[in-house]
Amino acid sequence: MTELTERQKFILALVVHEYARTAAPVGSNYLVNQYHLEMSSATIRNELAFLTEQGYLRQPHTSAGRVPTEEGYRYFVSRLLQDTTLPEAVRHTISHQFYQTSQDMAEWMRLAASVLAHQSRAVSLVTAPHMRQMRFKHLELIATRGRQVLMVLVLYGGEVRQRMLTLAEAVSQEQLSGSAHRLNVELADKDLNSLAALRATYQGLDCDVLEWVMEELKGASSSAAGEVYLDGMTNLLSEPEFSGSEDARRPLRLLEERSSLQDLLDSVVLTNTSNSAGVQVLIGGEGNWDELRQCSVLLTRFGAPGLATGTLGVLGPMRLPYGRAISTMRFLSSLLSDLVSETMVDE
Amino acid sequence: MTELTERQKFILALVVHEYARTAAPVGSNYLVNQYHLEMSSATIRNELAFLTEQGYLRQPHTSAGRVPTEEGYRYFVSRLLQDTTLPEAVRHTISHQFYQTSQDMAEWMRLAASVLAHQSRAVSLVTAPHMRQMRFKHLELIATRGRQVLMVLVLYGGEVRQRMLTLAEAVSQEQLSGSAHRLNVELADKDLNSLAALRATYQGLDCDVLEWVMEELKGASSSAAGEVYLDGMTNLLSEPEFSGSEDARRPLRLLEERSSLQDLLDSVVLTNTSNSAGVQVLIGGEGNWDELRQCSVLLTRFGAPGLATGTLGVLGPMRLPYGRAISTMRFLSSLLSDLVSETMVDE
DNA sequence: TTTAGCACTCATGTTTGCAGAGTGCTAAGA
DNA sequence: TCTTAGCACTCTGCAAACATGAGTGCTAAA
Repeated sequence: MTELTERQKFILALVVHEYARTAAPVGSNYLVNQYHLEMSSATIRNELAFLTEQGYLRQPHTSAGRVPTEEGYRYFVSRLLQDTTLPEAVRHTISHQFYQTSQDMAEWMRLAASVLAHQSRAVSLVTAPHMRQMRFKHLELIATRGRQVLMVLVLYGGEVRQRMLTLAEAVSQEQLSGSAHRLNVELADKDLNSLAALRATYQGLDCDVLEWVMEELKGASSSAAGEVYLDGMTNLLSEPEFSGSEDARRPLRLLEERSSLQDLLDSVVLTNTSNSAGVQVLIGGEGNWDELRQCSVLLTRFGAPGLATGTLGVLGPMRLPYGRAISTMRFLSSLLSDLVSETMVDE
Repeated sequence: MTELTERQKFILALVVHEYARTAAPVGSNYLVNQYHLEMSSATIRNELAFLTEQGYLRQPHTSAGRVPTEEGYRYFVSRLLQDTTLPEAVRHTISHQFYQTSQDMAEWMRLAASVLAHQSRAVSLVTAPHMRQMRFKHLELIATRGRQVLMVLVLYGGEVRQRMLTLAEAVSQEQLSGSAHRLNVELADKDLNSLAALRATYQGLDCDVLEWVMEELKGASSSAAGEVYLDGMTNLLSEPEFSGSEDARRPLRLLEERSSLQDLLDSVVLTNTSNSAGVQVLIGGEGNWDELRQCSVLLTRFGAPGLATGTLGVLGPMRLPYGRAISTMRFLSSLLSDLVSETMVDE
């Protein structure tokens, strides 16, 4: 595969742009007129023919314009997409919105999803950051009716988990508070392994509660925990590639299946794909995702690397506005990372 | 408007059923063959003509079959829909699923949404029950970095709210615990009004925290609080009424706008519409919802009436499987009511 | 009151033809 | 060697013309 000339790169970029905008195959004459190019359509035709031969473009049929292939998009993303930054005004507006909402993680995630969906004109996926290694911070046990007890568990990082427990026998609030107090003193700052080591130390109520704490900790540290914030579904519906057959809507079905969605989000970093400075780009499912054969997915992480990270994602047709989507993701990622680290419970 | 004969009711019901199944105008011959009726198609035609004249049916065009009108659906729901109950086997399966999941409200809501979406083949909407009158139960203050403090507020009813506070100046964990302890003792069981009355009693840190507690209580009691669990969006996409023009997808857009969605759910009980034993039926937006002109919405509440209630909803095309959807809602409502009251924090 | 028969209507599907967009190729010009 | 004007060719999209058939309303007889 020979290196492309500057002009060929330029034309490839134009085709990608134009196709993203119009969703219609782009022809040589059209390009010349639209961009007032300094060359004739015949020249463009020659270059288009070359790019087609190289596998970056294809023709839906003999006398149609060109459409980028998967390879074309990959080339575009990895080599032609210059590092665009969001305009200052946009950046300002976005961060303003974030600082205006209450300091609530769920609210931030919703806002991030909304902004990302708007900017990318596709579906956005956001998961709240969560700690890689969960550590116990504080426990609260609250008696309710009969043998039911509400357990509120605060973890380092500010995550709060609640759960209803059913005890073997009714226990008074005093006993519960006592148990909680003992455990709070002795479990503080411990991680799952350390807790497991301590298990033998306890008996009776304390032991049961410790079991539940560990269970909850385990649940919290599994990546499937936590909600996925979705926005912009309707963006996809207006796109022609999703209004066709039943088959065309498989990506949308994927979004409704929590488990598949989680798998997809988990594939960040694992898969090593076209990487555009921190943002991973999966084009056409990359062989692993049959449902996404027609789609592109952008993924990136935010938060404190290695400590507590969340995910930002975009799912849309292959003719995504990559530039804008990626720069928005980068910006949101750093913005959220700041917000999160500011409000994170100290070590 | 004259009373319909039994046969006319029967035929109207058949048309509603058949149209719900096939989404195609139903004709006289088709009905006779499909249901092996003991009369000729001409007889059916006469009845169809009558029902059309009465406004219960209409013809898309001269030589097409009949389609129910809004009035037709209303008549069907309010007078022809016999009280169907979900088959025992289905009921068993569903409740089994509920008792298998962890006793976690969010998990239950998700499951309810999933079940309801499946059964109704439409979009389901579920909101967690929340107390009408919020009452303070327990408060926890946890120091984090600098002047940031995590406040965990437990309310009667088992609702837990968390929020990050920014204090005027850094305060030690001891001071925070002291403040929390004082407030816990004195605020226990108080509602928003009682708290407001106590405000003057406090000063310094305690006073600030009380302010925040009140703010949070206020937020919690507004109906906009809490998430809306959605499921089954893709069900709608396969329906022909939503695959047409951009306009046909307005109901789907509605689902992405939190505020409109909330308004819709809030309209339970307020609007007095075709009411099928506890389940409200809004057909064609009932004049208030322009976006829903082509849709039907079913709404019902569950939980402890007057104390803590959540909402179950279904949104779909007018040709909803009303029988199944409504009986599923009734069943889920009573199931969830039981679950909720079992695990609710005592009075 | 029911129903067979019939004329009528109108959406749907198919064929046909045409205009237009876009191509590749060739040969002339820079 | 690269560019470009010119041209023949291909294929889609669209519209008109036409046949098909589903479904109706009406009438008249059972």
